[in-house]
Amino acid sequence: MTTSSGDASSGLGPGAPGGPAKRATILDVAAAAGVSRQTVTRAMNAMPGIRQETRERVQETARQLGYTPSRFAKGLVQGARTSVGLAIPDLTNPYYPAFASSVVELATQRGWHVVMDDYGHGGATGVESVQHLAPQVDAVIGYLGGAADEAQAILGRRPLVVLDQPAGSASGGITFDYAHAARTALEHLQARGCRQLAYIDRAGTDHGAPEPVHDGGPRPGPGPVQGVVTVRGQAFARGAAAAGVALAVSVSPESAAAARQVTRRLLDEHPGTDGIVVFNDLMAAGVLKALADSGRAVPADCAVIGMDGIPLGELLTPELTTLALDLREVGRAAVELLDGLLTGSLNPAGPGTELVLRHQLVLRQSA
Amino acid sequence: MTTSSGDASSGLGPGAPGGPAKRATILDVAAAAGVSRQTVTRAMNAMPGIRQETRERVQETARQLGYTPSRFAKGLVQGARTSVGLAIPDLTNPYYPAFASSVVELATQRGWHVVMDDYGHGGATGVESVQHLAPQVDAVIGYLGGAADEAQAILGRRPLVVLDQPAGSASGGITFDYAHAARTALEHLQARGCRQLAYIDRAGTDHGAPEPVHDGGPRPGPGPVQGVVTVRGQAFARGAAAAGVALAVSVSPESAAAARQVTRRLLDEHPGTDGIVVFNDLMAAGVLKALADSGRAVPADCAVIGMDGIPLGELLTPELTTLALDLREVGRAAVELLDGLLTGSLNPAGPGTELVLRHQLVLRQSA
DNA sequence: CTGAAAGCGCTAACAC
DNA sequence: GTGTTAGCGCTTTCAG
Repeated sequence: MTTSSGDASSGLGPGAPGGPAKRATILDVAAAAGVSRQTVTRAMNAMPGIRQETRERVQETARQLGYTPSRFAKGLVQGARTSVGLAIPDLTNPYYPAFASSVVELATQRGWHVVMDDYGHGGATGVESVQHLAPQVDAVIGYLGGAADEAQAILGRRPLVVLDQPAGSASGGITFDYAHAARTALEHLQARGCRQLAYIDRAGTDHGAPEPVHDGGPRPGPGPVQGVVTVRGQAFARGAAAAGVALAVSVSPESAAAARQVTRRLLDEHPGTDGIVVFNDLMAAGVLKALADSGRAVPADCAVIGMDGIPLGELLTPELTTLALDLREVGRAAVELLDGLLTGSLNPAGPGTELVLRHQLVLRQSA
Repeated sequence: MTTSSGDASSGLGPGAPGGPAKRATILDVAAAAGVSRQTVTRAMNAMPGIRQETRERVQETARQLGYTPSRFAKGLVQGARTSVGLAIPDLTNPYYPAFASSVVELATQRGWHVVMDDYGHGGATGVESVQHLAPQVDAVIGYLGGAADEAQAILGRRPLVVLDQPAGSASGGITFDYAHAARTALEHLQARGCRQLAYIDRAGTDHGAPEPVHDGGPRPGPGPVQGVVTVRGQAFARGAAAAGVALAVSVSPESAAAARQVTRRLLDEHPGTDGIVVFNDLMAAGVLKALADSGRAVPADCAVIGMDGIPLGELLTPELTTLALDLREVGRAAVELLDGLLTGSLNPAGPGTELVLRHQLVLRQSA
């Protein structure tokens, strides 16, 4: 009666334990309840035109059979809800969940589903993440760290909104005005009277494989490194040059513990350092620790400015002065951009699809 | 606030800019390339039995048309990848992303997709989250905060793994041995010589609607409160009673800032408090702040023990002693449980589907 | 190597 | 009220 099945597992009753029973279809329910499949549909979807009694009987039958409508069949015939992929390098870095939270909230408001891929842990890249997401989603928002073109190619006509990297051929992009951020931080530090400034950058190219930097250079460790790779790092290097101030640049893996170590070495080599800007707040937490380790008072002996503006900063001691992004705003910008792309009010890579957001200096205790 | 485009975008042709073109189907590509739809399938999926030249021509045509295979049609015919829903109350609380990160990683390893729902922000409940997720997933893992039965009913035969709550009729569940945690913490504090202990609980029932505890009451704040609502709170109350020690219980909304305030009041009313256990690490951060505000040294004047073991604890000053859960382990447990349920090696609500995990006291500086 | 059939499970139209 | 007829877009047979 049902589909011809040669498999051994198919002859089992629906309640048979020991294996995930082959999913019941709408026809199974219809047969069991002695009605047509259409009636089952009406009963399951609370549609009108069906007697209450029939409805309940069908629902009961469905429950017993463990019937669940196939989301594929349903989607196929109804043109289902849009689902957007969210590619995130590392949920473990508080910056990203703060952003993701905002995206999920706003997407949910629009009735979208969010398929999350935290691709960093397996050592995957942004492109691989998009590849993984692609068959399942109608659009992607992501911190891909380069390769926007390749990602857009995978997605075809489906919108892609990339963050913190050049949009390239992506449908839309959100970047941050690091030149402005650098200027703001550097000026503030100078106004405070800081004279020996340092910047701690993140190792590895932006979100790419976190390969350590140097190309065979003799000095992999701290100290003024030429090979600043991140966009942020470059902005700070340029900003310092423009302002005519020296800036000792160190490079550290993206974690508080690593930043703490790197800062220790930095302080050994440049004991007079009295102002440090850090790649992000998480690493700044490590910097604060290192400063405390060395017996320095913050900000009296050395001021510290982080970047991101995550809630963590307020919990540190001293509380962290930081170049803050309103992460909920960033999420909103990304979702609204995508919304425009999806509804057609915005053209892919057209005007209005590249937003530039600015950091705001939030003064707390550390600088 | 930008998206109020009038509905002027509907009648446009497929190539017309300004509207999301009606999606090209496989037949469009076949027609345009002058082949049959089967050949298109072969070209798109890198299947054998097609000439290289034909393949490239078809792929090019597809690219031009912006053709993307419908994931529904594909899923319908192929029985696509399993996708699991992840219901999370609040990504903003560092506990959850740490857990989510682990789940996403392990799910991805298995080729699963993860649909994330961060349901807390909209003021939704766990059940609503499951309702939202249900049409899109084959299983759910979640911190639902009660109503496991209702959620399981929505899911039908699809597996549901609930965390930190009684499994009820859910397919599987992971709970934590709070009695053990309470005993451990209380013993440690007593061994340190703490005599006036306090516990700060989270306001509201477990993950239910985070109803604020009473606004107009004369004494919303600290003081020994009878109405301990959370499972953790009860465990601590019982543990203290069993050990014959007094425990001042306060209740605070789940944030560092709120905990800071509540702690201030607690210290006003019980100035001799010399040991505090806190509902979670995030709130413990606020407690630490309050203690510093009051000029107390930690742990000399008052010891503090948090709960969760999130990385944040190490960044605080002093570093937080905590009842730690290995969040990656919790994630692994949840995913493996689900895997067993999905493959049929485990029976829903059968033996082995209810795990109890224990906290481990991680001694750092605060106690 | 390529094409023509036959469904996958469901719901939107229409009959009855 | 309920059943019947068509497809949704795709991949699997199976023929040419």
